[in-house]
Amino acid sequence: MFQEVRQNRVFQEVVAQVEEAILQGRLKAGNRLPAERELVEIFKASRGTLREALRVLEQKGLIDIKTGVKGGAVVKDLTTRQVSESLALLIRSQKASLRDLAEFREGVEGMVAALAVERATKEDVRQLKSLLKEAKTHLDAGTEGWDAFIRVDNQIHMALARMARNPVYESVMQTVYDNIRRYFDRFLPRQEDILRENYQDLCDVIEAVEERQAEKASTLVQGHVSKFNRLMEKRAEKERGRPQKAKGLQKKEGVL
Amino acid sequence: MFQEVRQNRVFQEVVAQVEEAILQGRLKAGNRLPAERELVEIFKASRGTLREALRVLEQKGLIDIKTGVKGGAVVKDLTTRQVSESLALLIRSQKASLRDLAEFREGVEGMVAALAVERATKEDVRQLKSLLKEAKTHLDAGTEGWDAFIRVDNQIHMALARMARNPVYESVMQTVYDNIRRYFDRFLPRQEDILRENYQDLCDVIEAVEERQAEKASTLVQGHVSKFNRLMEKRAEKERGRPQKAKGLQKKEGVL
DNA sequence: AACATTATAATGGTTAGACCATTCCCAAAA
DNA sequence: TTTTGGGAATGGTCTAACCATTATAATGTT
Repeated sequence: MFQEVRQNRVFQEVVAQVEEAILQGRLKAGNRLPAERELVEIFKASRGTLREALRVLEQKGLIDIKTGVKGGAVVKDLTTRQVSESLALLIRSQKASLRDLAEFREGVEGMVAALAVERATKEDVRQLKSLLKEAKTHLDAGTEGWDAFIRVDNQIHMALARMARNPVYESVMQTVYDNIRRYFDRFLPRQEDILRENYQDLCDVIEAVEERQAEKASTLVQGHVSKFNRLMEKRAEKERGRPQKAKGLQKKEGVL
Repeated sequence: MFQEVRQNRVFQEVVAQVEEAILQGRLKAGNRLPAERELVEIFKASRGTLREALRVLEQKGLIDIKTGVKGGAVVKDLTTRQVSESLALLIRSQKASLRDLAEFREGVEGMVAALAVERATKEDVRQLKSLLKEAKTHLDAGTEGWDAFIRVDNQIHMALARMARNPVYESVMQTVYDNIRRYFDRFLPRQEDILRENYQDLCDVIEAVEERQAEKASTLVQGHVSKFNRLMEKRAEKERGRPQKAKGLQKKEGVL
């Protein structure tokens, strides 16, 4: 229900501000950050703390640091960065949209389903059915169970990824899910008719897995994901048409 | 040809040693690292430097840090980690093999090819042909041009990814390539007959793109990648049969 | 004048020691 | 038995200094 609140350490605040400036484009690729000793005065933090923040930004692939005069921290270009370190950066910098992520997910899940059909054991199928049963329970529990249903729905998708017996697919899918939940959670459809349709889709998919019909499972999953994506996009569009209130005013004192 | 050498900073050495211990399994999930003030004595580095190292490890998702007595840095479980932060971790911890990575690549490139066919402009096709021409030049230059040919080959694959017009696919493919080059470069086939066959494959693929045959392009690319993967695996197997000399003896003084 | 060498200053990298903030645990008090 | 309050271990932050690297300017050499 709620997100854990983590006590913000000073260096995290610094990281957040610089990151925000970069993602908003106030700091562009090639721009140099002020020298450490200047940042100390700007942020009113000690040099050690500042340096911890710079380490994090460096590790995130947002800046490069060089020594010597004319050295310092320069903002890296997104294409230069180890982007896939986290899809989150792509999304937050708006270089990847919900549509992009959804298209990718559709493709990956299709392949995962085909592999899962080939490699799932009987025990795996039993597990899938058990999850399906759990989903049904939540579904019949009414409004209260919807979020639980969505969780189990995700678990089923991830279970299929495990059954593909390829950790690369598994971790890629996990990342995609994390990012969808993180950035697009508010677009998740929460209506009984839609959830019931979702459930029926899952039943069909698992049946195809049990019958070892790779092609069919793949197609079904793609359809399922695709339908889901269209719904989310529709909601996203609605929000764009009626945008939320701005969260705060832009600072007027330069990028930092 | 060569890797850029970066002057090792002290905190990087600390990061490297702890990371190595974790990836080798000498430090397991749940294990607690010594307190900062103890690490200072172990590594003979200042606390500030140590803390920079801990920041990096934290950002990499390798450790969690808590305050208070019984707090400290705890090694996280791989499944808990934001694994896809970098496939490198998966590979280095041997939770993903060359085969896994190759299988994933095959699937992704197949989808990329299909999308590229749908979305490539005439200018894109021109660019592909230009790259093809460059590849041919390097190929005809003899042994010296082989590495250059392999580079252009990669460029063609990445160009297709760009033409798919989806930054998620693009960055995922970039990551896959980075990791193949980083960990499996020595298995890349470097023989004239193989490279020429590669070249012919690429010609066929680009022809399919020009003719807007998505299905055909997809199949061709998958075949191309698959063939390539089989070659690499054969080489990897040969190495396993005749393993390299051990690089050094295990330290005897505990995990750190 | 052209080139090589050296000094200077700006920048990140490292160290040392102190104090603050959080948390667990146990002993004393109710 | 429960509550309360300290003590100690641990991470978080700060200050102030010095070291290492590098671009540029000043100086010397041919």
